[in-house]
Amino acid sequence: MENSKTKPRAQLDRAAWVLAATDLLAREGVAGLRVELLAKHLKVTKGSFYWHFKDRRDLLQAVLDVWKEGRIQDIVKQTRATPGQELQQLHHVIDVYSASRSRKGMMIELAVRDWARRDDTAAAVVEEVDTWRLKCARELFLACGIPMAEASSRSMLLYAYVFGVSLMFCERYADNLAELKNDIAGLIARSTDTMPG
Amino acid sequence: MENSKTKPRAQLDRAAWVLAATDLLAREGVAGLRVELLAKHLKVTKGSFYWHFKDRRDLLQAVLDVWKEGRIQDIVKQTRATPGQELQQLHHVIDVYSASRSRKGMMIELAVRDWARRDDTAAAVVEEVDTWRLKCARELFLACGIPMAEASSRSMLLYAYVFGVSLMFCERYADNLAELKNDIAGLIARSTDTMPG
DNA sequence: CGTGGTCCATACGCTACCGTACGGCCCATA
DNA sequence: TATGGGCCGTACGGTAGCGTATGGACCACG
Repeated sequence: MENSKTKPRAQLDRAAWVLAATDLLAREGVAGLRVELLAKHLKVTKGSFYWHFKDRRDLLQAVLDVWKEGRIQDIVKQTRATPGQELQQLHHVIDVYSASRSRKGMMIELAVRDWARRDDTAAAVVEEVDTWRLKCARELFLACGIPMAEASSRSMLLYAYVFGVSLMFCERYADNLAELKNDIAGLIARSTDTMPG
Repeated sequence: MENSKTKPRAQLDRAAWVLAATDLLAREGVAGLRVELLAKHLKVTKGSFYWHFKDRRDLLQAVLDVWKEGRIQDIVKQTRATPGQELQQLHHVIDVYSASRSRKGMMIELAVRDWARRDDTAAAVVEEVDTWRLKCARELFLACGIPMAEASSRSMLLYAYVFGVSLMFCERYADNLAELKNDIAGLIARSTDTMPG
């Protein structure tokens, strides 16, 4: 029988380690992403870890690579050109990052960015991801009829906002948080949907 | 002779420790703010540290308190009502936080905010500081004739932007970064200075 | 049945860090 | 000069983490 699904000894591979590591990274940050702690969390010892990875740096690099690919694929998928829907796509991008639509994803995002402040390798990855996202957002703004310079400015504002707002504890500042965030989204994408005056 | 200035044995007090600790916090983050490392940086041993502080938590709390008071005093000073200058004050606030006008201050800010993501005490401090800053910015917008709801939205957008942009590596995205940031500032404070259409 | 390869456990040395105990130096004051 | 307190150095035990060495369990395959 091909019981290759029931209990193939439940062995861990690199992907499983990276997955768990990313989870731990989101909760504890890079400094808290320690080998033995991660192993304990996976119900194994570090003997397993050092079989799959050369050292801790090897794991961190793998986490970084997987994160990078995932983020790039995500943004190109979310902003794939669907003529006439560009404005809704912009609001969708803002909504996806904002709020707790993907709390875990944002925790990872913030952990990686904090990591990147003191690690050049992480910084390069963040820069590459940002480049893709800014490019995709800019094209959406352009499709909405916004001129080039302003499209760049708004794209930067958009991402700076979604990351910055996740650093604040805005759950306690407004009773109607959803409405406030919707207003902000309107400010960022304004004059594409609402005509002033 | 009262040579109380030349070399009063150069003894350290709590304030000196907190100052150096804040500096280390900016460079290494909370996790990197370690007692023995800090002592070595101050050319003393931890024997001195444990004289001035009960333990590491005591130091961290002191760092937090000093930072909180400083930020609150700063924001009230920068936004003190000067009728007719509110718009310029808003741009000034954006400019002060943005860019490398105060790189070290922003490094501290980001370190504290990352710290606050996993520590309730730090989170409470950040929340209190944010409350002051949002309140001050909102009043400036109100003085510019912006209605209440939008003043709140813009204030939130303003601070989310300045923190978020410092998480990005925007030095490499635009050749004319100053102009881009100026455009963004215009987007945030728009219709108070430029009339659409 | 033996053998080699895959995956993991155990044990070890090393370093960094925390907090404490204790002793010593310097200075003021009686 | 003695003495006590403020400030710091030294030494210690304890924990946590990294990376290595080594052995063992398990499976595939000859």
